This record gives sequence, C-alpha cells and structure tokens, in this order.
Amino acid sequence: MGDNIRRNMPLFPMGIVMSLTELSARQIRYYEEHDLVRPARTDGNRRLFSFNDVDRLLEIKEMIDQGVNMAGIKKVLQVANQQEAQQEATTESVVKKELSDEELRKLLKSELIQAGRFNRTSLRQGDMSRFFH
Amino acid sequence: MGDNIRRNMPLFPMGIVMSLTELSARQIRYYEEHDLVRPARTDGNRRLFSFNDVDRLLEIKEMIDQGVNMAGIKKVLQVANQQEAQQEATTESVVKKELSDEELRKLLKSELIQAGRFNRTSLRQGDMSRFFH
DNA sequence: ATATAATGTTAGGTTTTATTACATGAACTC
DNA sequence: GAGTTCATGTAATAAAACCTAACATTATAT
Repeated sequence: MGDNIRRNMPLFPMGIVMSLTELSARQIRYYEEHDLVRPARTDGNRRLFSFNDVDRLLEIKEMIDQGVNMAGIKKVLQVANQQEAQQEATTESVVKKELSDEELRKLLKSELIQAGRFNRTSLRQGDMSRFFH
Repeated sequence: MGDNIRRNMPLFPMGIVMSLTELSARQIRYYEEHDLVRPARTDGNRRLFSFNDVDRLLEIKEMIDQGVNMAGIKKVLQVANQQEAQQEATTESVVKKELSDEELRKLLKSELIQAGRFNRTSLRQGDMSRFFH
C-alpha cells in the first residue's frame, strides 16, 4: 500500500496519453464513458490520467487489437479488479480510508517535496515497468 | 543506460509541474531562461517536462529555499552534471549516439506499447524514487 | 437489410499556456 | 539615500489543447 496511491496520482493530460497509448481522444473518452477508466479532472474540467490509467488504457488497447469488444473488456477488467481487491484484502487486512482526490494530491505533493532532497540514488520502488520497459 | 532515456521522456505540461514543484510558471520559465532546465516542446510550442526536469526543478527549489542564487545554482548543477558525465564515461565507455527528440519519443513510444502486455508484476526498474518516495 | 457498436469528424466554447512588457521588493553598490 | 540588479509578480493578448455534443461512417451482428 502507498505504492498504489503513487500510481494513482493524476499527472497526464489527454495529449500525452494519446501519444503514450496511440489511442485517439475519441477512443479514450469513449472508454471513459463505459467506465473502463476514470481519469481525474482539473479545476477547469480537463482530464488528468494517472500511471494506472495509462496502464489500463494499454491493456484495453491490447484487447481491442485482439478483437475483444467493450463487454468483454469490461468483464476482464472487472475480474482483474476483483483479484486485486481480494489479494489486498488477504495479504493485509487494512481498512481503506476514504480520501478525496484533492486531499490525495495535496498529500502526495508534500511527499514529493519532502522527497526532493538530493537523495538521487536512493532506494528504488514503485513498479513503473509498464512505462519504462 | 536506457534508464536515462526513460527519465528524459517529455511527459508533463506546465500546470502539472507547477503543482508538483510548487513553483510558479514565472519561476520555471525564468529558470529555463537561465538554462537550468531545458524542457522539450510540443508542436504547438508548449513546454513538456521530463522526470529529470521535474527532478531538477525540485533541486533548484531546494537551493532557492536555502538562499542560493541563480549563479550558485548554476555552478552546483554544472558540477553535478560533470560528475554524472564522468561516472558514465568511466563505468561504460559507450559512444553516445545523437538522437533527435522526435526520434527519441518515437522509440520510447514503441517501447511503451510493447511493454503494455499484462506483465503487471514484472521486474521493477527505473529509479522513480524522487517521485514515488 | 437494419440495428448496434466503435470510431471519425466537425463546430463552438473554455481552459491552459506562451510571449512580452511593465511593476515591485529585496539586496547591493556607490 | 539614490540607483542597480536580481528574482518574481502581474497583466494583456494570442495561440494551443481540450471539452461537450451532435452527426457521419464503417464494420458486425442479427
């Protein structure tokens, strides 16, 4: 836990996600309509995607390319989510605290600030493998 | 090597970098004027910052907060760069191939695509510690 | 042959960013 | 103390990126 939070930090605007996933804006918004992704929003209503969101879009694209349709993708992601939830529930029996997105961002912002202290080659964490190989 | 490339992928627009660093747009642009950061640009001339750029801005902010002025920061970063260069030169004697930013993005895009293949819990690489703790 | 699903395209409006110029306060210099 | 310089704020204007909504298109399934 905690790692998940970091992967959920809203960072990327539409344009970047488009080039990262090679999906059209139309597609991405369509998938959002169907609740396959739930990007955050800025105050000005612009979408902001997290690592997890991009991750998920890449999975979706993969399935699309393999001929899976919306319904199928929904099921697959549903199952995947359940598994994740179950795993978390079993490995750690922690009560999930409800945080507003705003609170979350604030929290992480300060974490980031704290982190930026010249510890350049410090311990590595956070599985960014999907993005960086 | 390769890791560096990933950290240099232009990803973040001004707004995100502002909230990530708690610096004003004016400040960030000012630091760019003074060559402390060199964000990439979109076709439409918008700045795009990489992990390394944000990283660097956090260092700059740190120094600013400690009362270091532009000149001082320049020196520090200069030295840091030299050290890095030297380390790379000694540990691996690889000829640095020149790649245009465009080529770089293309390359990484395809890497990303390739990466998005359900290997969720695969090997972790890329030191994102500055951003994720 | 129609209906549905997934995506493209276009239009009009809003938000975000870029550039440039001018303003301000703090720290120095003389 | 008056004048510089440094670092940042603020404002105006233009352009880019993004939003929603509507309609068009293409492929699939019934």
